[in-house]
Amino acid sequence: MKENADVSNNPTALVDADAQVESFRQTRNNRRAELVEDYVELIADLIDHGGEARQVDIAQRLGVAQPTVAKMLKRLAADGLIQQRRYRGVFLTDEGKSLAEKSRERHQIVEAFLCALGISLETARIDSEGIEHHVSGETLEAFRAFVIERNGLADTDV
Amino acid sequence: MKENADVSNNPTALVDADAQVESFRQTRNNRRAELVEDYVELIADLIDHGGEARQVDIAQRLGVAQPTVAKMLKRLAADGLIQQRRYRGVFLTDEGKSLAEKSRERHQIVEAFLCALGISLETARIDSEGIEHHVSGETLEAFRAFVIERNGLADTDV
DNA sequence: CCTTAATTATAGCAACGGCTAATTTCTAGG
DNA sequence: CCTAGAAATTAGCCGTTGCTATAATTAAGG
Repeated sequence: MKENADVSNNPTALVDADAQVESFRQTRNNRRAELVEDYVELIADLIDHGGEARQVDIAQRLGVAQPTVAKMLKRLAADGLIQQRRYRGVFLTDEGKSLAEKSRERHQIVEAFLCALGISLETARIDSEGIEHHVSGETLEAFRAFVIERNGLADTDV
Repeated sequence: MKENADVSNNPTALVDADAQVESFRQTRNNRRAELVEDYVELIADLIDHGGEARQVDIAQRLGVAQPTVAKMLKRLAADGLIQQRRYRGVFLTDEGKSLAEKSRERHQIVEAFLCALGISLETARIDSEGIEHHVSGETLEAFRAFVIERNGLADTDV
């Protein structure tokens, strides 16, 4: 209690230190989970639309090199999110499917929300890719409600 | 042109590959800039409110160890954003101040926006910490407009 | 069946962002 | 002045996420 002693009467005082630490910690943790979610979401999309998710496809979609994907897939397999068969495409486990579905839904809500706010589709796509991983449950619900209110739940059935 | 050949008549087709790559690239780039922005923003806050930004203060606020801060400050100094004097606090260069101001404004808009949307202050603080770095100029303007419309620009003069 | 092209696997490198432990330097109190 | 404690520095470690280059494997066509 040193720099926060006179917070109450200082409107421009620093935010509470403990709360700020918690925000930063949370954000750091989110960052670690981001890539995993991007991968499973993408894998789910590829499987749904193409029937298979090969390393080269994933790499091409993400814009990274194939060995980078190979390394990450090992981690996802170790985490029990995907199944790998040597020299074959990858498949999602039940856990992986669950995570992919959750990520996809969240991603769609964020994107629909940005669009409902009047943002161009292109920008909404880019921004939602970055924002989706940092949206809490509370905020996500607010986004969803806003979209439904604006669109009368016609456009997006999220 | 293999998996996108029949996009036009398939409403659930994958998004354009090139566009998706660009989103992921952008997000990766943003991620790299995040920490830098967090640091300069925090340093600016500390200087404005306490007069100095010591490594221990920064470390305590971010919730990381002090040598971690030391390493990052070296990078910021190399990037010309701060000035370091051995065994003294750090100071922002003009460039650093400019970046800090930009980050702070963006952060405030995002937080105010979330609050205007009805989200609790605590959640808004946490989420805005993660979201702020992924908001494009277009989206930021939409956020700002929304806040002004909701609040009649009384609460937050952003 | 055999060769070739595509794909995956592996090895090894670099930058980054964490950490702990130990040292150096500064500052303040006696 | 000198010593103790606080702060900054340095050294060295680890895990993550990129990369390139190369090897191994599969699949497909002649």
